[in-house]
Amino acid sequence: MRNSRQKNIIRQAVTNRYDHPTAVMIYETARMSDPNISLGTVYRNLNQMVHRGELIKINSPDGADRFDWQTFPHSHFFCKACSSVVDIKIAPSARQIRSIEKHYGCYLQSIQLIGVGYCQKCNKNKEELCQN
Amino acid sequence: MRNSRQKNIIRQAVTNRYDHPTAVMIYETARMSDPNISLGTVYRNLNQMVHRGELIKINSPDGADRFDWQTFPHSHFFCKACSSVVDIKIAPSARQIRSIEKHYGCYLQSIQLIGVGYCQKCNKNKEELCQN
DNA sequence: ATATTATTAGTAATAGTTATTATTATCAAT
DNA sequence: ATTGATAATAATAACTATTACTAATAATAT
Repeated sequence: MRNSRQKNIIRQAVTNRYDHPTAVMIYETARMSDPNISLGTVYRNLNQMVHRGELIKINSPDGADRFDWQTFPHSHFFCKACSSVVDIKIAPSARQIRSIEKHYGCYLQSIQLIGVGYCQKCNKNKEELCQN
Repeated sequence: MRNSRQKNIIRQAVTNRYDHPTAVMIYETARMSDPNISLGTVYRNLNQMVHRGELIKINSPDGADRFDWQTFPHSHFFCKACSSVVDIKIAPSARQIRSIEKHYGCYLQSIQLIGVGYCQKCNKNKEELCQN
């Protein structure tokens, strides 16, 4: 693994934010530091960071994957109205995980809770904001 | 909502199987009854059924969404080696859900546990089957 | 300094899904 | 049974997210 200017820019762009950005969002941010940076480079580095355990990739119900530098076990909530992703500070316990592994004979690499609905803000203004 | 030949074929193709098929898998099955059925029709009807609560759409970590006619609350496990999806018969309790809603001020439409790892079969033959 | 080789930009290609459009099929009311 | 209104369809194009390819560039060990 080599250090490159682009890699550092991407790492900076994804860290220090709590909005669970998509690859494109990180690309937009990175372009402010380097207008010639390539989207492919962003994807490549993000996936490399995921592979190395620096980031978590969150599979979103609406389109693009999200990236999260907070790697400790926690869960996520997706708002159907504003597409925001918020952290939920609960996670299955080690005992629960071991119980599932034992019962199903599988090896559980990761496990997380995924919630879908309306966030605090959108829930409040639900009638005017969306039809469902 | 009208009844169509195609709609019935698609409903048949997705019900009575436990392997959480993708839209394309359902398309292949449906084509055995009607070789002229369109993939768009499959997508349209599956989404309609999801909207009406007949099906659940499961967002898979590897590519295509999966569909599940078992609508009662349960969770899913994805095998990284063979891409199989197996049901995990646990789900967050109503009390847990209400606690999250209260704490975050959100409305939780659905919540599920997503596990990723190696299923019983692949875990056993892990060394010969896959590189990670 | 130079050689090695990971990394990059740019672009093409792929996968999954949705939108469009002209045509066909369903169903309720005659 | 026939009609009329319109939901649903097949076929295809379009779109979005992501990966693959390739020649050029740049980081690191020696």
